Amino acid sequence: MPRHADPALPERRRGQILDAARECFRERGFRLTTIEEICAEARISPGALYRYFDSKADIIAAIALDARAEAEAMLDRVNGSEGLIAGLAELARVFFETFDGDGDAALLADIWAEAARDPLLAKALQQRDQIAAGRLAAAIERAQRDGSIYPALPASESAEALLACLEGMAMRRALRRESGATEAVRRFRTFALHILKPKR
Amino acid sequence: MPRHADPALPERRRGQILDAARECFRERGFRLTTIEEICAEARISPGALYRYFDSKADIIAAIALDARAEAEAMLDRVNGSEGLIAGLAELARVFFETFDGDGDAALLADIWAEAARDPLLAKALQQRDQIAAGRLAAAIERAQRDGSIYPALPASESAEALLACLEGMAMRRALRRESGATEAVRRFRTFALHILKPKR
DNA sequence: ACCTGAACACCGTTCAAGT
DNA sequence: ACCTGAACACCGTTCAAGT
Repeated sequence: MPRHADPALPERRRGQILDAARECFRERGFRLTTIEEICAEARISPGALYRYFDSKADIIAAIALDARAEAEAMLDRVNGSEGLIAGLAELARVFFETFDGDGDAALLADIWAEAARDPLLAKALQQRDQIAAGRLAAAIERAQRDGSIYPALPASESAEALLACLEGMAMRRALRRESGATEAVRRFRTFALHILKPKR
Repeated sequence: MPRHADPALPERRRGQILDAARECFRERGFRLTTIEEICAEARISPGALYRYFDSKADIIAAIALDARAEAEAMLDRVNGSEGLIAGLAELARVFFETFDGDGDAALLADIWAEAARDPLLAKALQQRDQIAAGRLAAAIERAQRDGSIYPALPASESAEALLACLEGMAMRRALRRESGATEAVRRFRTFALHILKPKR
């Protein structure tokens, strides 16, 4: 008898469920979507879902960590990009577009609300965030050594402020149901200019 | 027959329920506290509670609006205070202390998550926020005219960035379960300095 | 090994009955 | 007019039974 009929099945099922959940959360938010709806969307039974996830909260936790992994990848691109400011603007564009006023913005708030209550999720997100902030700080330091920006502020502090502003702006956009990222990107860019003070 | 045995009763009951709810939310968050727990804390029955609030969401909406009203009052003090930067630092201190890492920080996230889904709450908060941002912008403009800060950025844009950063930092503090506001206040202050560039 | 779906427990909300 | 608390509806989670 075969130990695993299909070794890739668990991963596939998880993806299937997460996709369905993301779709549902985007439409109705975490609180208002039911497990039954996720199951219908994923074409799976409740019993099967609970084989792959411990709870409803566990599902949004997985989504949150996925999103953070994407953010890290984005920051890698910032680090590799030509201009620091241009890279940051690009980061902001992707971030604002991902968490757009229409649907996903609420997802961001859901994630935070969940993290504020779930110490395990908070810790996991925090670790991811530390990595992200570290990469941004590294990019800033590099630019400072290049001499292309003004080295007044500690890099880690600048990175922290930039991320706080990015997330704060995303929240405020969500509240206003803003969509269309270009104006917000411009604002974030001028903001970054004032924090980082590029020399030319 | 008396029309109202006690005309002040409705307001008293609402306050009684809101106090109880705040206490419960602080301890276990919005999702995890039950109506029954709020009722026990407020010494009232479920039926009576629903006479004064339409739903559980309606309760957190009322709490959120109360908090915003407080924020407005704080901004008035900023506007009246001696130095703009000192006023902002004071604002940050109160804000960070109110939404501290221990308990109330999660409340902030709960409010946002609820607002992201409830258009009526979103609109109400947005109106309050517009007033707050307007007052901050007015304070900035005044300082610009005084000549005490550098008038490079449009005041409304600076106000927006400052509030976004303040809220973003509060969120990040909540994630890290930080308590003790002084370090965060210092960070926000340097940040404000770089945005506003006071001349002395 | 993996899945189904009925059953269970819990909680937001309502409402008939009381004062 | 205001309140009580039992009853209802709904939803997250479990588990016995199937393949």
